[in-house]
Amino acid sequence: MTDSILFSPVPVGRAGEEVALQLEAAILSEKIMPGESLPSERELQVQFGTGRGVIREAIRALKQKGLIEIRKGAKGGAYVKKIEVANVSESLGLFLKQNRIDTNELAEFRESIDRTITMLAITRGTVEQKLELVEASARLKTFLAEEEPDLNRLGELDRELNIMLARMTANPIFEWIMCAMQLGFSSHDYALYEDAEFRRNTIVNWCTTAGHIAAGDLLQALSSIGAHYILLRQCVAKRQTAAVKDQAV
Amino acid sequence: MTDSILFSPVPVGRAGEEVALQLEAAILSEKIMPGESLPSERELQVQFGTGRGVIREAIRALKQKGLIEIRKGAKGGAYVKKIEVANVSESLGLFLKQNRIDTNELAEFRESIDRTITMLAITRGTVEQKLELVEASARLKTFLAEEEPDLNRLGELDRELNIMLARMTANPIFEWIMCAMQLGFSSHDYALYEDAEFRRNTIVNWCTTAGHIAAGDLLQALSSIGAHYILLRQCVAKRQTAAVKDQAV
DNA sequence: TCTGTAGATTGGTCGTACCAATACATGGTT
DNA sequence: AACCATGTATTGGTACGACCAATCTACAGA
Repeated sequence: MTDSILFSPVPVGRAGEEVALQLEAAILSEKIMPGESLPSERELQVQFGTGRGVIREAIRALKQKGLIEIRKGAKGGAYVKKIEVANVSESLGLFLKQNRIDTNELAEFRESIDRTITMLAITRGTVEQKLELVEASARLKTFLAEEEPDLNRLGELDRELNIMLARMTANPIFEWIMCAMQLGFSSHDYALYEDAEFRRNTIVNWCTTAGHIAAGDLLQALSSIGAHYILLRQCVAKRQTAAVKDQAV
Repeated sequence: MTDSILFSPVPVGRAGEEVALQLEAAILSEKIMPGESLPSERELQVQFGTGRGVIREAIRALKQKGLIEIRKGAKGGAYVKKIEVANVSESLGLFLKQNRIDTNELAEFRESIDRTITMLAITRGTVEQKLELVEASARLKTFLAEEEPDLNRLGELDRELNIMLARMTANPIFEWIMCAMQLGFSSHDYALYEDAEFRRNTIVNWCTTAGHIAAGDLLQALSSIGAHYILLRQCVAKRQTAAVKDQAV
């Protein structure tokens, strides 16, 4: 980082915003590559011709965006890092939480994605991946016997299955989208699994789905996917009527 | 906001993080509803038993997340607001931008989404929306005659069309996914539009697509969508070979 | 009644000082 | 010569105090 005139001084008013924008631009345009670090706060302070507080707030914003990682001590500073899925997931999660997305709308979206993923997974998934999918779904069956299973653990496995399937598309975008959705909406899924019947049917359905995918049977796999979302919608409807009844009492 | 013991003082170390977490928790748990405002910085400073800089940085982080909006002056402060799509779109856009998605992978994803959106749009879009879609696509035609059209403007219209279509699904998730993709990849699209032939074919294809959607002709609409992505892939391939040739020279 | 001005409130900025963590060099010990 | 300990410089984290700028409110005057 030997930049003499990389950043231009900022006048007044929304200085913090300006600084953040300039730093972000420098990062995104790869003037500063991942792994490198921005100048120290005290140096930026003079480069921008502003107070240190302004710099700190800008840095904070970038950190929040997931663009940088901050280390203390000598050779510390703001290191540019690659954005992780977790960032977009958190953002998505907050959005979904505040906007109380209707479960049916979410199901609709997931179903459409799942169908595409299934098609691609059958076409492109390797034999090893398909085998792993079957094994992972088989592990779900251990939850069938238990009276009061660990729902967190179950949700975890379910999430892994979804992501595993998405990875088989050999297109990272599907994997990211799936990760984001899973992370952003895990709480909902857990709640559904409280229903023993839904739990049982879904687990069984996962296994048949995995089998069809491994066998390369596209049509039957899609049918299974459809069946999953029928189950899901039924369960949601059941819970909603139950909730209404609770409210009435 | 008459909270005497809402927030607890923080000791030392990562005070800023702690403050941000507590404030965020208060917002998400709806102790402070959208429209209300947090206490002033100076008051928070007292409640948390910390310096004002810490408060400001925490506030900044929340603002970045899109949880609050800041107003100056008397009766100013940090007002809780509903998170907008733009926030999650920006987050996803940054992520996509940094991960240099392969254009073909992106096209694959977009095509799958577009097909679903088209189906839903035909089923659920109102007559007015369909009419608007046709009109908007017709406006694209003005770019056909021009020798050196304003590519930014063209990209803008294209983006609007895509989002308009997504909105017709009556499912907000499709809308914000589309927004995010548009934001994250506008630069890509613009570059493609530099090719006059691609520009012409795409514009014409948009119009026929809109027509089929308005007419409720699902199969033909899907064919048009497919045609769009054939054009896109051809153009990408052409540019790539051209780039290779440039490199050789 | 209307208007404009003064004051109060609140975010935005600056500057300094100090603390805490970390990396690195220096020097002493084995 | 190799190794360990201690000191020192660098850098983020916090605090305090002051002032500016924008905004709202209320009061006084026309």
